[in-house]
Amino acid sequence: MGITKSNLFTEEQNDLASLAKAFAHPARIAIIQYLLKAEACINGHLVNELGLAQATISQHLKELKTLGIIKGTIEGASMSYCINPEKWAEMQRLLNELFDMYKNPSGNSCC
Amino acid sequence: MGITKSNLFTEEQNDLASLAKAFAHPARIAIIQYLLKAEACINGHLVNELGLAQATISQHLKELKTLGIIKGTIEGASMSYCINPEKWAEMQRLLNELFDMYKNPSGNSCC
DNA sequence: ATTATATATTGCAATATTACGATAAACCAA
DNA sequence: TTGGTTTATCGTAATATTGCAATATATAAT
Repeated sequence: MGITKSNLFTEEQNDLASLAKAFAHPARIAIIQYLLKAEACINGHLVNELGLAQATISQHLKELKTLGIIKGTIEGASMSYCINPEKWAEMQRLLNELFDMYKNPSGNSCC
Repeated sequence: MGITKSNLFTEEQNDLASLAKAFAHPARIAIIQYLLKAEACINGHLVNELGLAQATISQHLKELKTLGIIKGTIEGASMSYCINPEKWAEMQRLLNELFDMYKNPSGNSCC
């Protein structure tokens, strides 16, 4: 089918899965890393940086923006994108919450 | 096209994207959360837990296993799956490395 | 006004993912 | 051996994602 049965899962599980999709493509990882490093962050730089077409990068930026991970403001004719600190912190919290659920199996290792 | 241009990105970026795909579906999140909580961890329990067909769950388990996030051993007629501690720690490290790249923009907030 | 530059959107083709029924394989019990 | 249980795999259908050319839109410069 190709359609995810979201109704079977909790809102938290669906949300986390959506956010993880931001990281689930190397271009988006690269975009995020660039924005994390950059002082200024103008869209056009990304087209030169990555080897993808302008339309493709614009599409990835839109996805990240829709998820709330980045935000952009108009800077004359170009766009200025940057990380959204609040969402960034939320993602870190949600993921570390998951990571911290793991307790090392002291006696009862099942495999 | 639908094909990711992996050659444009670093190995680290491609690896991180692959690992993030493990989290990019609510069923896999649910499976991971179940294994994190469970003492014993038998495949069949998951079919009762989630509302998906057995074949579908088996497929998600295979993906997680291929990524190295879980490992399974044969337990009689059934399978015993659990989190792979090494990979789990690696994922946490890689993601926190990314999260920690963010420095709050003191003076030069661009948007 | 015209041209150049920068980004977004549209339309489309190709590949990937999700889901499940049917079936196979492997084990256990009687 | 036969039948029941459990998990994996195959085949297939439907939806999602990726990528880009073409085009639209908006600002800046001359």
